[in-house]
Amino acid sequence: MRKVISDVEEKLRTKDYKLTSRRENILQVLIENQDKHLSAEEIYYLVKQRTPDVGLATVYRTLELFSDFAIIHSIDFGDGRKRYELIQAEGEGHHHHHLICLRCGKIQEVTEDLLEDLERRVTQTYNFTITNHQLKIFGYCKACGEK
Amino acid sequence: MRKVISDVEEKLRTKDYKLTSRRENILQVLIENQDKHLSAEEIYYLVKQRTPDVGLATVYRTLELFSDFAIIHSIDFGDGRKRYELIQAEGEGHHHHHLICLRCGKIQEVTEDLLEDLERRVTQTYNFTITNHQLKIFGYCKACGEK
DNA sequence: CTATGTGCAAATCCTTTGCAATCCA
DNA sequence: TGGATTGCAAAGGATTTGCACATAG
Repeated sequence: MRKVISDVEEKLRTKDYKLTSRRENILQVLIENQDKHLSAEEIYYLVKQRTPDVGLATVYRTLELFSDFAIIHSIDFGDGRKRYELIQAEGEGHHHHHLICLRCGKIQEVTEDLLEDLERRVTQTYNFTITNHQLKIFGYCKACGEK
Repeated sequence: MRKVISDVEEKLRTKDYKLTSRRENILQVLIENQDKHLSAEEIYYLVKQRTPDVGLATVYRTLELFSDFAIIHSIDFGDGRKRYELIQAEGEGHHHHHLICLRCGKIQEVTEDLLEDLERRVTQTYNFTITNHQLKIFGYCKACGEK
């Protein structure tokens, strides 16, 4: 956790941005809820619990800043708001996918990647330089599928 | 084209909805711009060219109706608005993926699917019943990558 | 001290909704 | 005729922005 925070601090400093205490609070919430896919407002409320005078605008501004620095990225699961995810350090489950249940809305992560073949093919066939990808799989989770 | 339209008409009729002339206009625009990933507002302007008294709300309502009937589906390319795509008839390029250029914003389609293996694995490992999937690949297109 | 960061409220953008008028079976 | 459909304007929800104040280096 401290490692992640100091890494972020360093990243920001390369372009003269500071890791202020506000930003650190937000980062902590992101770290503590890695698996939760929080929305801006959810992050706001969690930060507010420890620092009640934070503003929603700051949360949005910080999330944008973190996105610019590839510290987080946003995903849209189709519920009309962006959700945010920490980007893992290289080699630590870098890529993963999401299973989205159309009935109960639960989101499960698939940790294997399994797209290397496809990526290789795309790179060759389309001369496209891949930096990232995002796979959403829609359907019914175990619990809902059994009904 | 006529085939697609009458198919849609039939689909709607199964639940007592009509393919009104408004809805048909919107469907025509969707058919004529299959490859364009139009937003609601872009569709609205295109429909307005032939039928100037159409309302934006009708476009939204029709797009929702078409989504409910699995005639179209919406995708979010991260620009803050939904974009719509006709769903191809079974067996005709059903699944495809999108290459999104981070520099120029161009969106290219990859027509091969290549995810069967992964799907099989997900189905088995997670007991998840897949109905659909969506893969977005981010990076730089040929033109931008060469710069 | 100066530029950067922040809270608040207002503004903006996309989308949805209420309602009265219109249309079609 | 009666329920579905529509246009318009207003409402809604998420996000962004303007501005004056606070803060860090």
